[in-house]
Amino acid sequence: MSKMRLRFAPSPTGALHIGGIRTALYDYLLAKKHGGTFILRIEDTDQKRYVEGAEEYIIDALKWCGLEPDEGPGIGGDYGPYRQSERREIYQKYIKVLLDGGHAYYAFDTAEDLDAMREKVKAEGKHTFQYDASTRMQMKNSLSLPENEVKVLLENGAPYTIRFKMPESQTVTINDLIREEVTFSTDDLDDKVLMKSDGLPTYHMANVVDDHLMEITHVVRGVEWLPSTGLHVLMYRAFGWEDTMPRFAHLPLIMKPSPSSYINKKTKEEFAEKFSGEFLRSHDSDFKMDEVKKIAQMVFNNPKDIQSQLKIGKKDDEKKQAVKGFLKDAMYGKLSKRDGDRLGFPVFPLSWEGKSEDDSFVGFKEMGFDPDAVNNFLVFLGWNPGTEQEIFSMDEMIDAFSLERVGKSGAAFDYVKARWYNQQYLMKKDNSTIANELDVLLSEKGMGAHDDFLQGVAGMMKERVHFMPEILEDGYYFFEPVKSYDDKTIQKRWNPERKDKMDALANLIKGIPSFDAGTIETAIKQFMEDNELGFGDVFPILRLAVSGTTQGPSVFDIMALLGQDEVGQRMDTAYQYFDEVKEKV
RNA sequence: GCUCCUGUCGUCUAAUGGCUAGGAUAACUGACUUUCUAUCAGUUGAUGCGGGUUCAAUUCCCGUCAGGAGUUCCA
Repeated sequence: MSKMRLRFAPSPTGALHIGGIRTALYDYLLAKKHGGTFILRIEDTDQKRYVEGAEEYIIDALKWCGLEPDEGPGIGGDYGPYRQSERREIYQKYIKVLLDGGHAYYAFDTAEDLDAMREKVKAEGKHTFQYDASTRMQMKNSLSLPENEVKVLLENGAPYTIRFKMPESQTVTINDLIREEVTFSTDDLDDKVLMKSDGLPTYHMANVVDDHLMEITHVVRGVEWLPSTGLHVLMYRAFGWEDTMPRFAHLPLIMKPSPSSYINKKTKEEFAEKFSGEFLRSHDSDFKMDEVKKIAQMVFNNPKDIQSQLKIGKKDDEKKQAVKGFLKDAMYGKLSKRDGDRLGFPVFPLSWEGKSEDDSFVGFKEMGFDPDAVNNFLVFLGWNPGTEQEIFSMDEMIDAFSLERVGKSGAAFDYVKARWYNQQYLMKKDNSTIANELDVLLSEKGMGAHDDFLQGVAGMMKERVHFMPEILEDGYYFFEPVKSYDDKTIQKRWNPERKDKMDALANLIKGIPSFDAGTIETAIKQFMEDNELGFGDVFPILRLAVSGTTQGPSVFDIMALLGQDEVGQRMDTAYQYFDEVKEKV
């Protein structure tokens, strides 16, 4: 078999969704595993949806994930150009092949004509209008119109599209690498537009031509393409390319998190509020917050039974139906860019600044995710190695990956698991590596610290957080004075009657000759024994004095790292504050 | 509506015509910790439903239900 060639072919219509990254990852893994080529192709045939900066975003995102293409725009390769908008002439040339072979025809129906036709058919109570063998002769095209009329239309520059002439009563069987045999009847397929009136091809045309010309051996894409694969196969056949047609592999979709994973007794109010607000923003009719919220509350009332609550009942009025329909769309189905905002997790690899706030998103990178962790998380969304190994380096993934082990059913995006992966990668990192990254984050805030100190912080904090930036948030007290103390604990633990003893303890700490964690611990424990103080009397106070919170790493480690002078100062400041708090009551 | 795809713990999934359906995550409990984490140990929890084939079905077949995707001069 010739060298494996796989392409990742996104559309530059905005930020690249995490599902796209997974597809790219699978393409990359497969290519690398078999010594093949990973190609990036930009499918920018829809100028209406083209978004400035999206192509750069795609390239940057792939780069961040470590999925760098071997061929692509700006990279080069022998099969360029890799931007479909730059391949116009190629498609023009190949559409002629189909036209000449009688596999395609000119259609002069305007978009308005088609809309009207759809309306009409719908009004007649039939389902959807389909442009196919049963209807094409009633439409305005080169099959239904007399030859001379077609000629005149073309000469006069009448706008036209070119449609595929779907054959009648054939079955098309595709052999999907993931789904095995899938069969379609051409009677269910329609005459798809191949060339638009602007002279640019639709996805189907560009895709088949480019995959053939670029000698793509394997097409890995989402299942949303499965229904049109029948058409694609017929096109390869019409072109006479069937013997070099790529193998297809249709990936399961990444789905929204299951509502049961985030709606519970505690959160149902919050989500009722949130979803209602969103509903109102997208429906500028006469809905009132109260009534919308009431419906949402009713639906969320039994978190285990949301799905059946969302079914439209016969008694439901129009408003109720609208709200239920909205909720269903918002809570079920494939993962969408909106879900990130709704549920508080990233859906894009990198942050994206769109024209509006609605079109701006925080990325995995900016949330503090490690790209290796993201890849590891993503590879498991739809694939598994069949072993019990959970953590995979890129090389291990390349080695272990195979399409045979890709599942068929959609996988729900699980943010909790994504966090777990990130923590695993964080804990695995060297303290010195983390220190370097912390240093960067600190300097962004105009702060800094010595490497040894940062390594110490890294060692103490890395297993207590899920993301690198959290080290600086949760452990801010390593870098600046305590900002706030946990007053509740002060109330409970600060006993003014024991003031002398606590002063003595502070003095003891200030006077410890060798200020390392072990010595500090021994000294304090000795002091507690001598003064008949329990753990509960001393440790919470020390923690509070040093860090303001009762949570965190060993208090002795914190002290040793901060140093004797700093700890002494913090104790003085804290004691003073503790007294004030106590007096207030 | 029509076409296609898919149904295993809450979630991601493994496995098999036959031992107690395995792992991970989450939840809960315990141990270790002054605390939070991490770690270790443990607990709870699944084959959508109905029928058929079979000595035996989660696995094969049929039906049904549910979910998803497609049905654009979008990709």
